[in-house]
Amino acid sequence: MSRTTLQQIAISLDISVTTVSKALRSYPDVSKETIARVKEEAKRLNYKPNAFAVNLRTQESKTIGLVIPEIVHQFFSSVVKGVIEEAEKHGYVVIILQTDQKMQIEKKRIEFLIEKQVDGILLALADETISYDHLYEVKSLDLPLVMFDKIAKLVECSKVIIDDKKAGYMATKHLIDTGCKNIAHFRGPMMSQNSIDRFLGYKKALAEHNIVFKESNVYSCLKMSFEEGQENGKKMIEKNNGIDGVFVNTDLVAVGLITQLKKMGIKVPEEISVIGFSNWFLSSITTPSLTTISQPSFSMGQLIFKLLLSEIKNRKNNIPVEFETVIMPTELIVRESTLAR
Amino acid sequence: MSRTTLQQIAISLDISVTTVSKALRSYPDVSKETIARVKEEAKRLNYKPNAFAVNLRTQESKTIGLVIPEIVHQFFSSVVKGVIEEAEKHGYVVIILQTDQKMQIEKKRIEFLIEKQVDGILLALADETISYDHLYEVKSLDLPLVMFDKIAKLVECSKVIIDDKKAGYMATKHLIDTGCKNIAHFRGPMMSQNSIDRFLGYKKALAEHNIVFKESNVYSCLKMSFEEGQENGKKMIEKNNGIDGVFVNTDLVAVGLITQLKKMGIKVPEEISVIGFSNWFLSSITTPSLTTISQPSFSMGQLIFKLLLSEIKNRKNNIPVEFETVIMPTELIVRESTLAR
DNA sequence: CTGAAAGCGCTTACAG
DNA sequence: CTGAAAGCGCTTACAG
Repeated sequence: MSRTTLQQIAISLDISVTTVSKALRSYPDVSKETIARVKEEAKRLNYKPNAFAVNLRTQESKTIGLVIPEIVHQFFSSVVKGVIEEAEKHGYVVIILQTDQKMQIEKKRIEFLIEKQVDGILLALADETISYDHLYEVKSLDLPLVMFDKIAKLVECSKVIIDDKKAGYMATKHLIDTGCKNIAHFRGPMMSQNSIDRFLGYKKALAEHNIVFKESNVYSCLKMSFEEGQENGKKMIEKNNGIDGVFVNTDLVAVGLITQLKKMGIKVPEEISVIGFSNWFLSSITTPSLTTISQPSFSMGQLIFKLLLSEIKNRKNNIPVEFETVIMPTELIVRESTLAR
Repeated sequence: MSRTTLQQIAISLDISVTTVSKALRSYPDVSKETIARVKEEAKRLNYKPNAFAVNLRTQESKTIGLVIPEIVHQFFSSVVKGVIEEAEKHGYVVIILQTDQKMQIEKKRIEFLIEKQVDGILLALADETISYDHLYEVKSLDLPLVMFDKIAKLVECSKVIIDDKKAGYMATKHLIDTGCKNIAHFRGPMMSQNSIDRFLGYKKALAEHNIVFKESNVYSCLKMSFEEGQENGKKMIEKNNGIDGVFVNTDLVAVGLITQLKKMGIKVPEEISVIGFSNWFLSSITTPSLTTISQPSFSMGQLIFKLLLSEIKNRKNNIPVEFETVIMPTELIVRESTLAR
C-alpha cells in the first residue's frame, strides 16, 4: 500500500496538481467548491503530504536539534520534556543528542545537526568545551541558536540561564540566617561555570556577613556523586573544626553527606545544617528531607523553544533578530535539613 | 552563505553532476583520479549533502520514532539513552514523543510519525491503550515496529520485555526464603499489564510455598507515588495483621512505605522486610538501602534499536521479516531492607 | 478561478 | 569510465 500523492488526487478529480496543492492549504484563489471536493477526496484516499518533498521545496525541516550533556539526569530530562511539549504544539520535531560533557563529541553533534538541516539548535554546553569554533560555524550559516544552562558568554545568541551566583548566595545566606557560624561548601568541578558561580555566591554571602572565608572549608566534588558526598563528609568531620552548616553544590552530593553524617552519629539539622541545590525529586523524600534551591527545568525547556521559534520566524520574514538573555528565577525550598538555632 | 551543491562542484571541476554524485560515494565505476579530485573539491567547498533531497530520492529518512509514556522517569530516560547511542552509531536520528499514558495521545503521536515518514517506530504502549487500530495502520503501511516494556500481545511485531511474572515471583520468593510468613503486596494500576504480571508472580510464589493468599493483603497504588507508599503503609499497620514482609510494585512506593514505617517506629528490615522493583537509582541511597529487582533499561534501548534496524534493512532488501520476542533478564539486588531472620 | 512549467538537490537506470 | 535524462513529490511565480 503506497502513499497517496497530490497527483493521484488530481487524476481522480480530473484537475491539476497545482490546484490540488493550493486547495489543500485553502488558498483564497481557489473556489470554495473545489477546496471542498479536494479535501474530501484527500481524506478518502488518506492523503498525507510527503514531508521530504515539502522540506526540499520549502527549505524548512520543521525540526530542531537539542544538545545536552546527558539525558539520564533529572534536570535535563525535564528540560527535554518542556522542549518536546512546546515543539509538539507548533508541529516541530526535536532531535536530542548528548555530549557526555566532551567537547569533541559536542562538535560532532553540532556538525550532524547542520548536515540534517535542522531549523535551529538548542544547546547546553559541555563542561569540557573551551573553544567555540563549532558555534561560530552555526552562526556563519545563519542557523538560529539558543544556549541554556551552560552558556558561552562570548557567543552572540539568545541565552536562558539562572543566576548561579545569586542562588549560591541565597543558599549560604539561609544558613547564616538560621544561625550557622562556620559554614563549609562542597563545590563541583573546577571547569564548570555553574559550580564556579555558586562558589562565588557562597564567598559573597560570607564576606557580607563578616565571616572569614577559609579555603580549608571548601571540598571539591568532581563527579558530583553520592559517594563524594560521603567521602568529603567523612574528611570534614575528621578535621573536627566545628562546621555547623554546609552548602552543597547539588542535591545528590548533599544526600550522600547527610547519609554519612547520620552514620557517624551526627544529627542533621540539630548539629549540622545542610542545604543542597537543584531540588531534585529525591530531596523531598529523604529523611530528613533536604532544604535546597529549586531551579526551573520544564519551564526552561518551554522558554528556550519559544525563543528559538521566534528567531526562526523572524529570520524567515527578514525581521532583524535581537538576542536576549533571560535569567530565570530560583527559589529557596526550606525543608527539614536546616533549622533555626 | 548558502550551501554547496553537487552542481557547484560539477561546474567547478567541469564534469557532470552524475559523476560527482557517484564519486562522492566512491562508486567502483568512477576512476580513482576523479574520485580524489571530487572529494578534494567537496572538502574545499565544505560540501554537505542536502538531506531532504537524499530523503526524497531514496525514500528513506534515516529517522526513527520512539514513543514512550513519559521521559522524566529513570527507566525511560535510560532506555532513550540506549536508543540514541545505538542510533548515532548507525547515522540514525531519533524523534522522541510522549503519550502521558493516554491512548488518544498515543494515536496522535503515531500519526505524526507516519506523516514524518520515519523509517520505523519503537513503542512502549500507554497504560490506557486498549485498542490497537493505530498499530494496525502502522503495519498496513509496512512500517517496521518494535514494541518494548508495555506490549500488545495481539499485534504481530518484534517485542522486547522482561518477565514480570517471574520477577514478581523472584521478589516474593526472596521474602519467603528470608523467613517472612505473612507477606503483603503493594500493586500498581489495574490496567497495567506489568502490574498484573508482578501480582501474578506474587500469588504464584505464595501458592508454591503453601501460604494462603489474602485479598486483604493487597494494596493498590494507582499513581505509584511516594505518597501512596506512605498512605498504604499507614493503612496496613493500622490493620495490625502481622505483616512481616512487603513486595512493592516499584521502588518509589517502597521508599514511601519505608519512610512511613520508620515514622511509626517500625524497624525495617528487623520487623518488616521490604522489597521494591526496578532498581531506581534512589533505592541505593536510602536508609536502609532497598532490596529490589533490577530490570535492564540502557541495554533494552540498544537492543530495540538493533532489532528495528535489522527489520528496516531486511525489508529494504526484500528479505522476509521474522518477528522475535526477546525476554531480557531481571536480577535480584539484595540490600539492607530485607533480612534473613 | 485554474493550470502548465520550472525547480528544490539529489540518485539511478541507461546509453555511449 | 562519463554523462544526459528522468524522476522523487511538492510549491510557487506566472500566464491565461
